[in-house]
Amino acid sequence: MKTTKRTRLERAGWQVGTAAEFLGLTPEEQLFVELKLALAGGVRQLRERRGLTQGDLAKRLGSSQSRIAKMEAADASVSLDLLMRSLLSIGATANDIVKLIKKAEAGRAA
Amino acid sequence: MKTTKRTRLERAGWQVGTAAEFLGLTPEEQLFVELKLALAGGVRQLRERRGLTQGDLAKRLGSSQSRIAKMEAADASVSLDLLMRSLLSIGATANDIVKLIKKAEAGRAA
DNA sequence: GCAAGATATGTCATATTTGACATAACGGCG
DNA sequence: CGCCGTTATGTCAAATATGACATATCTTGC
Repeated sequence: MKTTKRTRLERAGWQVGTAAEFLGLTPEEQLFVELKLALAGGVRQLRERRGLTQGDLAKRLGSSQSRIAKMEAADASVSLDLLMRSLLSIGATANDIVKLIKKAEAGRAA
Repeated sequence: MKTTKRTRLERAGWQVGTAAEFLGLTPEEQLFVELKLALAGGVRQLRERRGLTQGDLAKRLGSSQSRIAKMEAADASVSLDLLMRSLLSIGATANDIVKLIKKAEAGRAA
């Protein structure tokens, strides 16, 4: 997207390029990215809500604090598998996950 | 679960141990397994509905027919990432995925 | 300001996942 | 039956994700 158009849209109150910053991503790729972002956010939210530190969660998962940090930062090096296993080990329900997916859907670039 | 109880339940019309055959899996692990199974089923269903062969889908994904076969068989060697990217590349919507998650939830062992 | 606990960032050897390939087993149809 | 398109299974080198570790950067209370 050109800067001028973005600026104009933002002036008009739009949120543009909500994270995906799409550089030639197909719609499916965008949704995939948004999904990972949403799940990452969900991990952080649920973890904090449970009063757990990254270290605590790492121990539960047999992982390490640094990996949890990367996960919550939606680092490219973390898989959906780890995100999902994290969510479940924190106690996320199927419904929690559904909510995150809907958030991802809503968050994909217009 | 003891065999006697299982038999009794099955006589009564219940489906017992729907796939997870839990050998000491925690509830979270069960749900994770069911999730992969449900997504695998979703891939097959949507692919067939679109009239695509495994080879066709493989080409779209830059993967191979054998990997698609393994994915649909929910082979242990396939990741959630690949399952999800497959679903999206077939054209699954967020809602389709939500449905699969709910199926996984319903399918987890009692 | 400075500890102390928590989180972030970077690197790396190891483990897992991957596509590719070969080949087998299906299925339908002539 | 034999053929052909499709799917299943096994193997493997290359690609990617992983936990561990070191260390830097936040936070928060004192």
